Amino acid sequence: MDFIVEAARKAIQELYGADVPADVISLQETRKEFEGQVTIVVFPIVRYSKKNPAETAEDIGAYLQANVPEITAYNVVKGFLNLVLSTEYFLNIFHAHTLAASFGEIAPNGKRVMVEYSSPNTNKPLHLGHVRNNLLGYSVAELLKASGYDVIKVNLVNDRGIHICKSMLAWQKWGNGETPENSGLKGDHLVGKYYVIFDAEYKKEIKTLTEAGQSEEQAKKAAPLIVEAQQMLQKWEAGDQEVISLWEKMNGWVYDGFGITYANLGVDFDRFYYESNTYLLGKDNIQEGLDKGVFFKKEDGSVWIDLTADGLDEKLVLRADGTSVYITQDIGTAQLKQDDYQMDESIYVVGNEQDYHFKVLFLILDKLGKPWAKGLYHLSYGMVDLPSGKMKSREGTVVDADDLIAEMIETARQKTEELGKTNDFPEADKNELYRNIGLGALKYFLLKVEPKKRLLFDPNESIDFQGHTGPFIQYTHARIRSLLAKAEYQPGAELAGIELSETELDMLMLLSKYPQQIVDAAAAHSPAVMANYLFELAKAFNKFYHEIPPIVKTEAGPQKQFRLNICRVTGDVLKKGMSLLGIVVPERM
RNA sequence: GCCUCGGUAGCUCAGUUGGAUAGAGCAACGGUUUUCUAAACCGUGGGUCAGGGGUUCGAAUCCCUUCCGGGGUACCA
Repeated sequence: MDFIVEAARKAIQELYGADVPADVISLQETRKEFEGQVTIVVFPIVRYSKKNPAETAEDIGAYLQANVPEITAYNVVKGFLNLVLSTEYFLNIFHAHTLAASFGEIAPNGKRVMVEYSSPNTNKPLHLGHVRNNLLGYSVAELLKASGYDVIKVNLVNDRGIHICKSMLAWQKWGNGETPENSGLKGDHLVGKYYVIFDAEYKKEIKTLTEAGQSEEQAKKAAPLIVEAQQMLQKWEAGDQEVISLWEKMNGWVYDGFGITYANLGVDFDRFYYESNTYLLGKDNIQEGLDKGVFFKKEDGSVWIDLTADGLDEKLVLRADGTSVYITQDIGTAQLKQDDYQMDESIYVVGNEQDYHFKVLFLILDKLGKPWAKGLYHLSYGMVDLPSGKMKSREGTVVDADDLIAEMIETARQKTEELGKTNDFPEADKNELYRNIGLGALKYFLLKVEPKKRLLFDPNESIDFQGHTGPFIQYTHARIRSLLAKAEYQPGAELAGIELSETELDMLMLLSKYPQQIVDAAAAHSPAVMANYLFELAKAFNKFYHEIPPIVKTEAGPQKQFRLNICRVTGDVLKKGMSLLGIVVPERM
């Protein structure tokens, strides 16, 4: 639409003798209730024309109609100049761009970006909050890839620490040699079970101690179980063979379990980092910061950074005993990742509870003089809440990822069979279809919401399959594929003699927006942008589908071919767009 | 207390660099199938954009302020 901006500037130049910057010409889509497709808001121009808005709009409208062939008519409503573009203009774009095989492909931009997501703890299975993280991370990575980046997906696994030792200790004490094999339990669930047992036993001990007269705080520190877990952690850090091999065994179970969940969610990674390898990193950077005068040492030997000038607080970066805190490792790990991949940008997909942490981390790296610090971005997303509030694993109010996936697939099976649409499908196809629909509903439900907003999930209300949902878009795609097959669609197009209905024009305009939607969604780190666009497109298509006479029975000719082309491109865009959300669209459903 | 993110229809959510009478879906009610898949389409009702003030020709959008909710503010991660 740049040509309209340029033409309008020229109009102002010739009519009023003013050379205005491009941003004075504010274009927007014409609202449905008025005639035209593009609207110029004339208010900002009035100061140059020295006339009232209506007269200014009239002047410019007349000029544009006379001098720009694509503009065939105009009308003025208040301060808005609505422009009517020619049918040929839209058809030309459709033929030259939208119909091309390369439509929606964006050239590489030569930049590399890392997306770190998932980053689970290895002491319990994944829940709905992790699902949101995984889907967001995966989708943002796909969107960046599609918009021209070289993308590296990374998973930084939190595989060590006191929480891991808790599961290990409980298993050692009460496990009786239980394994995934002999219990039939998925590995991550088995380990999670012992984490819960630890917590229950620990609480009992605290209760006993407080009843014996100790304060809550004392009891929490003195309980034999926690003491033992801490000893185990020390042994782990010392490389104790027995502890290490138990740790390896149990983490192995968890990885097997996570692998299944990841495969079910359809997410993947190019590189795994493990905190057991990175937790000692960062101390060099602390020294570097001391040398540069960015950090300072207190009398007790602890190292701090003063961020009060930036509106934050003083922040500890190394304990008095010389051991690391969370941010110490993160400084070191950021350096490691940068050394490994030399990326231009690095995105951390982490919940908004860590907003402050990342603000501090990025600020520190910047103060350390890391040139790549500007490219760091915290993709902060809101928590998934239940109607009762936050999910709490200790209170058993978590929505388990594996359970939820299974339920969604089961619901998809029931709904599909009620509709009786798959009676003639082979069994294997049915199962694949139910998976795709169930996961499509789940993924779309989670991704259509703007990441930074918190998300409400009611386990008692099943996720919809109708309306603004994944299955709606999947259905639209399946219907298109079926239609193209019945019509024996062949590529090819003619420009001449085509008439455009209002809905067809809507389709052309919507379709042409697709490449820009990829870029916008990637730049905003927001799969929701893409999700909402695809819904709008599918909705418009269904309207189009209902309005036109049955294509299959229409006689051959340019108009029929034109409509089939709309179908084909819409199907392609829905398929490609949904794949950027990690959603598979079926050929039939 | 301080910092930060939210608050839009009964519910779940869109709303672009500030633009026209704030839009969808669900739920409710009514209609559409001898026509390519009715997981669809068409229609009806439903709003103090949390409240107040300000900037502007124009504010859901920007600024100030109050209220409500989430998160953070650890020598936890």
